[in-house]
Amino acid sequence: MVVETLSENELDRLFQALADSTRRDIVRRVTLGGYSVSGLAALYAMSFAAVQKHVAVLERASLVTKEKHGREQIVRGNHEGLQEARRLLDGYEQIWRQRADRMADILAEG
Amino acid sequence: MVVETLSENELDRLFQALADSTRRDIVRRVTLGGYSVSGLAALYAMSFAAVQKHVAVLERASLVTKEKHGREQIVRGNHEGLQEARRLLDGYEQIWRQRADRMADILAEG
DNA sequence: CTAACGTACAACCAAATGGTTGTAGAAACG
DNA sequence: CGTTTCTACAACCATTTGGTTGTACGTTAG
Repeated sequence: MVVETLSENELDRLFQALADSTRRDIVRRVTLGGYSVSGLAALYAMSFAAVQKHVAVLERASLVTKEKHGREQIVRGNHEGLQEARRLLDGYEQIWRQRADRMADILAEG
Repeated sequence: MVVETLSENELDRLFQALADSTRRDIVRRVTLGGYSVSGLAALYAMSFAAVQKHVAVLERASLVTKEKHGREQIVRGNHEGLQEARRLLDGYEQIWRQRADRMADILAEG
């Protein structure tokens, strides 16, 4: 498995992209199956251009990919992006665990 | 264990809070051990007030807690907040897995 | 060919963000 | 006591964000 660590800027974009409920909903939907941009746009109470921008944000964050298919652009979930986010949070979790372990050691010594 | 699901707004705040490298660094540091606000401020090339705002953002996102101790305010990592974020991403992961399983089924049927 | 559809992108706007400086209060120190 | 330290918060500023409308262009349908 290729484990490339993301730059801080890439992480910024990743979490920034997830920090909007419409975009999280898009991620959920396109992970289950491909949607055209206009297909997505039909789902939300906002303009086509607004949804288009949300998709662009997700694409820049590597959470989603677009694939041209005729005159449509099919949006699909990108597993890699999500895994990166999970990986970072798992890292925090480990830091926490190590800290808890040290606490236990200290209590045991005391 | 108390598993309360966060509202969309709370998730917005959570991921928004993680979408800044300074704040991610603060989370890492205060998870390893408590820091006063000025102790944190000393670590970054920005004003005390700026760091104070970052801590406030993290606090509103439940990623960090503050505890008054004399004239200092000790900042500590809040495990619950991080777990919520991980939980959501794990949810996406499961959606992906289910999709992959269905794909495998379809291929097997074919 | 012409009309409709799907997309891209620019221009604009209000609100939020990330930073600054300055002021003020509460706690500790000499 | 007076002074320093730590914190909080307001006011301000530039940039980004999330939305809008309008225009333009390639692709499909009739």
